[in-house]
Amino acid sequence: MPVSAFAVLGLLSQAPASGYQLAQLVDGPISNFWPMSKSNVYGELVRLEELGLVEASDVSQVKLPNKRVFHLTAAGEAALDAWLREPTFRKERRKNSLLVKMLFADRLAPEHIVALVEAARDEAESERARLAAIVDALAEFPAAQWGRSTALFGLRHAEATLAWADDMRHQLDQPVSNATPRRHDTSA
Amino acid sequence: MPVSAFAVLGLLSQAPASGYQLAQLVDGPISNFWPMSKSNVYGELVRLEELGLVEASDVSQVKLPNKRVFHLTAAGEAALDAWLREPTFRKERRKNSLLVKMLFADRLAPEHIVALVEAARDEAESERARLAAIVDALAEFPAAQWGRSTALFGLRHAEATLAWADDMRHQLDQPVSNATPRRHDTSA
DNA sequence: GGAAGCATGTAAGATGTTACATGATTAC
DNA sequence: GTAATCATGTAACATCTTACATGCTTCC
Repeated sequence: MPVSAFAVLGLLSQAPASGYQLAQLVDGPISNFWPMSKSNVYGELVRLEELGLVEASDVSQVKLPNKRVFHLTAAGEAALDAWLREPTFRKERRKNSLLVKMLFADRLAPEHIVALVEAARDEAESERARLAAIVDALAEFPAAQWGRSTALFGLRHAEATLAWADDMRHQLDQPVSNATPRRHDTSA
Repeated sequence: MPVSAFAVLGLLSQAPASGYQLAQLVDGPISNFWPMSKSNVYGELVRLEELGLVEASDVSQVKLPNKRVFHLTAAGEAALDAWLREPTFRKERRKNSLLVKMLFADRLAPEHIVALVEAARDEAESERARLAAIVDALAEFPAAQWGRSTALFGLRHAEATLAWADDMRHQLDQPVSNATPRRHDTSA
């Protein structure tokens, strides 16, 4: 089962919800580290229902369309908890196209490399500010401690990108000395 | 075009290569931030050839199977450079199942949360050591400066995960005071 | 004789996205 | 009247993965 399935289980464990409500919930805090589309949510619900991990109750509404409100079954709770307990996330290789660009940066004029680094810096800085505010605001709500910890993770990593951007600035300021020995100086 | 296509273009820009050779190259440094499978490589080569961004030369070999060695066309070089110059990588949302688990950590016994954090810490520490060695080793090779910068990025982020794990240790050491005021104290 | 390396791919499926389709009610 | 919200989905496509298939040569 994909992580997305467990993400849906996790959200439903906090409160029963319809597909529509879930589709809104996945745009909440969880979207910071596990983005999902609406179709994806509906798809996972079909899977989870077939597996007996969730069940739906039909809820009739007068002025609004009826809806199916999903809740975890005992099997669903067990599956969620079993997954949460596994400390296995190693295989998740992060993809980062900024670094692909950096790897081939010797094709670029210095000004373009600078632009790349500055764009990364700008984005990291606004992330840092956004997450610092969240971490700060949640500090006084003990019930939000785990949500806060995910924001803190993002904050630390935004800081890491800023630190790296500063490293790069220094490296770009004092361009590599061409006098350093190489094995073959074929080019130039 | 997916980033994978540009990754292949980038590798070919450094030296012409056969599909087989590329399939080995993608397991090199680039796999740290853009993992690709062998089939993926062959698939991208088909696409790039159809688009006229790469061309193949048939190379006959005596004791080994013949091969098709790919190289960039002028259009391929232009496409690669145009992509490298764009400072657009924002949309790339990082997925992180560790954080999904943390978000629902209130379902876990403290010992399991500790295990999760420690597993993340251990992995980050070995990443840190591995990347620090690379960053160090490449320092004396100016030609490797951009490859080094990608390792440095990884290093800074490994350090960030370690810093976060320490944050979490402190948080777990002194569990949240239940006395802090809440709006409704429905539970407990 | 068997494993490992060289070399090229196909086929099936998992995962996920965007856009499309429908239809009622409510707020402006 | 028109846009937004509630509500549920489908269809087509993009991306990528794993496993399978083939066949020759070299090394042990």
